[in-house]
Order: sequence, then C-alpha cells, then structure tokens
Amino acid sequence: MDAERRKSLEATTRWDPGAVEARVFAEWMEGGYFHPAAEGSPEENFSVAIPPPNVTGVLHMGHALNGSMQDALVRLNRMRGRNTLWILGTDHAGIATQAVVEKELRKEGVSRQELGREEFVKRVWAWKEEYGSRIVEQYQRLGASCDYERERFTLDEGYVRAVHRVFKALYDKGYVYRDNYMVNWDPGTRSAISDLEVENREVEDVLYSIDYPLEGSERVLTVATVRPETMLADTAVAVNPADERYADLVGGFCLLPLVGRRLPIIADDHVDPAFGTGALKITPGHDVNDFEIGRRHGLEEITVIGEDGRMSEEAGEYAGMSVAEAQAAVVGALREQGLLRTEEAYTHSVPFSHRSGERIEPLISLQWFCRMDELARPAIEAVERDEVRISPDQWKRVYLDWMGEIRPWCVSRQLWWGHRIPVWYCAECEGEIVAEVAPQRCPACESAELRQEEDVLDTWFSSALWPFATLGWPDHTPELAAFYPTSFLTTAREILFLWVARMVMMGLEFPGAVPFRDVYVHSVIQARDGRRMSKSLGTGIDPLEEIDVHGADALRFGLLAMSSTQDVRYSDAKVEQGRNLANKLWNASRLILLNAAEVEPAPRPARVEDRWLLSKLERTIASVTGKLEEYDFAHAAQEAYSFVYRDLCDWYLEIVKPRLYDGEEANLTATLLYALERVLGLLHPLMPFVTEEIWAYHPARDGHLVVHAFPSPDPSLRDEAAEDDVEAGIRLTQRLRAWRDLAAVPVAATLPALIDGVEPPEFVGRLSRFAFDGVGAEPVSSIGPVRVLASEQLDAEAVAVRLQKRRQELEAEVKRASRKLENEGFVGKAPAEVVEEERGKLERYRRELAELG
RNA sequence: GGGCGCGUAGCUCAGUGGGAGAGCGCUCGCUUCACACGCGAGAGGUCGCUGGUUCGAAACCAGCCGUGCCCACCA
Repeated sequence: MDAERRKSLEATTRWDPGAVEARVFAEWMEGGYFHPAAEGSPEENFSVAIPPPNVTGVLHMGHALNGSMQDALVRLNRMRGRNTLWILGTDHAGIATQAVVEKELRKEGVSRQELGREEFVKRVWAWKEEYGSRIVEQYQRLGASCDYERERFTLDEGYVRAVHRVFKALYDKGYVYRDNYMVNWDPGTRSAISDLEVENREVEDVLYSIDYPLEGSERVLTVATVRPETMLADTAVAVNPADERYADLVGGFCLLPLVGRRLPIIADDHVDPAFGTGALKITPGHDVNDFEIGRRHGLEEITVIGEDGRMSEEAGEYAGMSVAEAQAAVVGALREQGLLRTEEAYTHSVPFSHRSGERIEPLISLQWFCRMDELARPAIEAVERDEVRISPDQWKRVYLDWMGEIRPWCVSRQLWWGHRIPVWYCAECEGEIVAEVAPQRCPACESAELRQEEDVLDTWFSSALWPFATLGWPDHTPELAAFYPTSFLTTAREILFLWVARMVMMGLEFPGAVPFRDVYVHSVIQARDGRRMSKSLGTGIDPLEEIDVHGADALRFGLLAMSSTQDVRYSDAKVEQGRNLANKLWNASRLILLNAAEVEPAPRPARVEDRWLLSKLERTIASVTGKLEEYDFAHAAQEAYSFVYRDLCDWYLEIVKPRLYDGEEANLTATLLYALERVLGLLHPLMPFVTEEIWAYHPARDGHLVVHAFPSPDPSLRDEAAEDDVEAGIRLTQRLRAWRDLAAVPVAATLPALIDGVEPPEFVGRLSRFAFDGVGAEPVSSIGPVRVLASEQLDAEAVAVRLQKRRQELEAEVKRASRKLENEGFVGKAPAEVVEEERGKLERYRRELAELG
C-alpha cells in the first residue's frame, strides 16, 4: 500500500457507498466479468434469465429483492469458477407501453387513430429508444452482475423470429385456432384479456327479480339478475330438470318483457333450484355460464353491448346508452309495467380488468386461442418428477393444481404495440395463411391481395419463450448450447401461472428441455403498514432512494435479511443493519490492514483464540454457503452478520489488539489477512461493493474480488476444543462484567482476584479488568473459578446485593432441575443423554450455590 | 365455495418436541488509540384462546377467534 492510499484509508472512518459504488461497478464492467464466453455445457455452467422488467418500468422493491437474490447466487457461482451468465433484458409490455405513448400523444392533441398504426408503432419505438434503458441502469445501481452486453428485448428482431416460429408450429399442430367465443372484454383497453389478467372483487350490487309472463297463461316466471340490462339479449329461461315446480313448463315459452321475444323454457343442470325462484334467465351473449348453456342447447346468441361498453343497435331504444344508463332505464320501464318484483342488496364477486381496472364485460368475440392441455401434460410431469423443482414446496402443489385444470388461452389482443399475429387473409379466396415471414402470394389462389391480421399477441406469449429466445433460439447458437436449460429462476408468486408455467410448457415443446432446474418463489415485501406496495396506493418505497441514503449493499443485505417464506413488512431497521454491517466490515478491515505486517496470508494459529476464530470461520463459511444453496437468504445474511459482529469484531479483534499493535507477530497478521480474505469472499455475493473496495487494499490482491475464488471449506481448521475453551472464556468474561456492573464498580478500576481451578484464557482478565494475581486479601465472592478479593474499589453493600441476586437465580434453577429429575416419567422415558445433561446442570448449580455461601 | 398462510418482547420477524431468540426501540454506564452507522451491562414475553397427545408442547392434533393471500362460471 503506498503512502497516499494508506493516508486515505486512515482518514476514511466511515464506509461511504456514494463515493465508491459507481466507480467499482465501472471497474467490473471494464473487466468484462459479466460477459462470459459461450463455452461449456449447461451442466457445468450457471445461468439465470432475469424476469424481464417492463420497458416502461422503474425499479421497485420487488425487482430489488428478486435481483438481490439472483445476484447472490450468480456471484457465488461465478466465484466458484463456473462459467456464469445472467441474461438481462426488458419486456415490450403491450398494454402498458402503448398506454404511455398514447398519453404522450393526447398531450399533443393527437389520437393514435389519427396517427395511424404504422406511425404510432414508430412513435413507440422512438419512446423505447429514449427511455427503455432506464430500468437497466437502475439494475446497475443495485450492483446486479447481469451480462449487459447481451441485453435483449422481447420485440427485437431475433425475438420476432422466435415468436413467429412458435405461433406457426402451434397453429400447424392445431393448438392455435381462431374462434368466436366468449372472452373477458376489457372496455378500458378495448381489448380481450386472458383469464389470468382478470381479478375478482367483492361488489355490492342490486339483485332484481323480474316477472317474465308465460305464453298463453296468467302465470309468470320470476327470474333474478344483477344485470337487468342484459335481458335485452335473453334467448331462453332455464330451470333445473329435477325441479318439479317447473316440470310442466319445460318445452313451453315465456315472453321477454320490454322486447316481446318468445323465450323457450329449457332444462339445464347448471340451474340451482335453491337460488331465488329456481328460474334463470339465459343471456348467451353476455354471460359466461349462459354462453355455455346456450351452446349446449343451440340457443341464439344476441349481442346488445358493444366493444365500447355502450348499448349497441340491437338494444333498440336503449342503443347508445352506457351500460349503467341502460340498467336504470330498463329497471324504470319494468317498474312502470309492474314487472319488477323485488330489489335487494346483493354482494358478490365481479371480474375486473387487472390492466385498466374496469369492470369486465363478457362478450362473444372473434379471437385467437391456444389450446393448453397437450402442452400442459409434459409440463406437469416435469414438475412431478422434479425435473423442475419448485420451492417452497407448497407452490409445487399450486402449480400442479392449476395446470390440471388449465383452459384455452386467449392470445390475441386488440392493440397495436406487440407481436402482430403472423396470419394473412386472402382477399380472393378468403384463405388463412400462417407464415413466419410475410407471404407474397396466396398459396391457394396466387392472389397478391393479402391482408395481415390486425391483432397482436398477448405479451405473455412472447415472455413464455424468454429463457431460450434470449439465447438465440430458433438458431442453434453457441449461447443456447452453453446455457440452456438455465439453472435457476426467482419469481414472485403472482406470475407463477402467467409466466413460469408457460415457460415450462414452451421450453418442453420447443427447445425440448425444461427452461430451468430450480424455481424459487420468494415472499412479498409489503409496505411498512402492511398494505401492498403500490404506486397507485402511494405505498411504494423507492429502492433507489434507499440506495442513495444507505448504499446498495445495505439495501441488498436488508432485503435478503427480511425476506422469509412468509410475507413481511418492509423493515428500515434491516436495511440499517446492513449499512451498519458494511461500516463494521470497513472499519474492522482498516484495523487489520493498517496494522498488518508484510506477510503472506495463511492460517497460522499461535494461540487458542486463533484456532477458535479459524474454526468459527470455517463453521460460518459452511453454514452461510449451505443456506445460500437452499435459497435461505435470510439466515445466510443473519449468520454472516453475526460472525462479523460477534465473533470477529466484538471478541477476536478485541482479544488480539495488543498483539496486533505490537506488530511483531507475523503469525497473527498472516492469520488476520487470511481470515479477512475469506470473509470478503464469503460476503461478496451479499454485499459486493464494500467487499470489492476493501479487497482493493488487501496485500494479497491479484485481481478483482468478483472473480476471486469463493472460500472453500477447510475441515482441517475445525477445532472443537479451542471453540469450547474460548467460548467458556467468553461466557466467564460476560459474567465478570455483569458482576462488576451490578456491584457498581467504576469502569476503569482493575479488581484483584485469584483463580481457583482451571486457568481461563488470558483475555478473560484483560477484557473484564480483573487482575488474577491477588494475594493476601479476603475473597468476597465467587464467579466460576474466579475469587474476587476485597479491595477499596468494592462497595460491600453493592456486592451483597449482587450476590443475593445470583443466589436467587441459582435457587430457582436448582428447584427447576430437581423437580424435573424427581419426575419418574422424565427419568424413565426421556433419552438418557437428556437426563444426564439435566443431572450435570443440577450439580453445577448446587456447586456454585455452595461457593457463594 | 375450494386451497394456502399467518397470529411469539413496544415494533418487524426467527425458532417447529427437551431450559423463550435476533435486529430496531427502551434503561444504565462508557470522549477504551477500527468503527457513536460505536463499546459494555440490562429491563421487557400466561409464545391468539380452549381442549387433546406426550415424562415433557411455542412447536404435534382438534375446535374456536382474529387476519392475509390465491383459485372458482350460481344468477
């Protein structure tokens, strides 16, 4: 270390992440450490595909947690010498991105329709070029060691080829088809959406009972509905076939009020005789159940609500009204005619669009669908056989349950931004051509008048190809050969079906192998008050601000430490704990580095505390590494913290300070430098910046820590005897300090004492300020083997209080242990070693009590 | 309607069959030559409730109360 650097290290008494992080990150990038060669096999290599954030996105806590976990594993494996790739990229996010650009246009007073499709898509690309890398830069602030040179986008050129290849293949197999079917229509985005993008909310509606007159009779059939406006599209009334009340009416007709249409009365099992009157109006055009019933009975499908959420021409006098207006009008008319029997408040769950927040309007619409059952079968088997391991394991069941009941996926969206569906329609022969590239002529009739499908694909259709499309599939690229299947995936549970399950299906169907070996479903970090973190609720906490204030290492540590298998509230305290740990590490390292002699780092224990430290370090390395491997990030972080604070700083460094300041003991500095090197390596996956920066001052440094060897276990350094001896010494030191405190001894006073029994390690007397060479004076108290001698620094009364307290503690313990040992059941049935242990305790307590007198 | 969680110190959370733990907060004491983002010592808990299993339960079982999430086409 040259004089300049030494001076700077001496002066920097606090870890200052703001001054260091950007520089260290730039060094990593320059070193090219994140950009592996496409060599080796997926079995030897380690690869992770990042869940691609939306291009419109800004880094939120979910990304930060997810990223901290992935980076911990990526760095661990890179340091272990594996060829490691972390694939990065962004998602074109159809609806979100289109909405952002449309909003911009509105400010300019232009609509996308006025602009036209081609121009609009150009505008979105321009937006993407300008703002699309924002979130990627934010991942860099976190320290994420992604391969930024291989960044991908779900709409880039190669990706489009992959999507077209997949669409055509699924079409050729008959999985993808076009059909008029009931879909979840989102009036907000004016597009169909999939079942998974629908969320059900409890809503209070009014349940209306309406009388439908029977044809040729004075009787009426009373039906119940929360959506009277849809009656305009009714085409039947259904009753349960077993319902005797209506048996004679089945096959007859009733008359639809307001409209006058004759409605057949049909029997269907779906009808619950116990609900309402047991008669159900059937609206195949606007209700999912009714649609199914209608198809079973061959009913007419009438549509009275348009895609704009307003009543259509078919609604007659109600045409043009909003759904709410039509409802009021219909109810008014029914009331006037005396057909409205009852109105009651009714709470039920109603589908809403997850995208726009608007109430879903079930509509019959011509859309593209993908049949899923064939694709699901191998994806179920792969998880059942643990070829894809999902943990924590309750999520495996959730995955399997959902896959078992999978339904067709509506993949078309009425948007402009996205993968335009590669289907062309011939104007001449009306043929349908599915092709990977735009065809020039119709293969059937040679016509050149071809029109491409207007709709685009669901964004999740392209995301489903992420792990292999990013590696160059459908080409046989070196990247694909080296890194597919990927090793590991972390994800939030909300996209288990939307994304993870579909990747497994597509991976098996196309490259023909599972996309990843391990899926870890992490918990949700909630806002401080326990609500969801959400931008709209204003409950989000900005990870970038946390990084500004406490540093990236602090945030990473905090997030990992607070993560758990259950959802947790965001804990500022844990982030501060991380910041404190970074600072502690920095200062402990300063102590070592500024006092280190010029020696090779090596474990050269000279005293029992050295053997203890090395043994504890071994234990910690094994344990922390094991926790990381089983994705137990919280305990990995806590154990690393505890080692650094407790074992290394509070005890070992305090114990060896005199030896260190002496500067004559080469063995000690060799051991310290060795321990420091291993600690930095161990902590680097969790806290990359501070560890890399400290490493820059380490005399053994031969390159960046990011590619330094991760500490491998060295069982020869385990020493249980040293651990026992030093830990006994630590406990004794703590008891002596507590004794002093209670006896109100001045802090600086050194108390005379002597040892009766086994000599404790040297540090005990020093750290507790007892001198064990006392002679002559009278013992006033015993603490283990230590006999405290009378001196003018002792307040007799305070000592008496202290002794009394200890006596009471011991008496309680003796009582507890005796009672246990007098219990015949315990002595007779508990394992022998448990009983033996209890006997030992009792004896020790009795002995100490006797010593106290 | 079905499923999965959770209820432990003032707060946020670990612990899942043998003496209640961590971080933060709180109290007391420290200008100790790495660090006050520090050091030392403490206080603080009928482990939601009720039963059961067991020599022994915070942990296992049952019921109840409270609370969160996911899935679901009964108007």
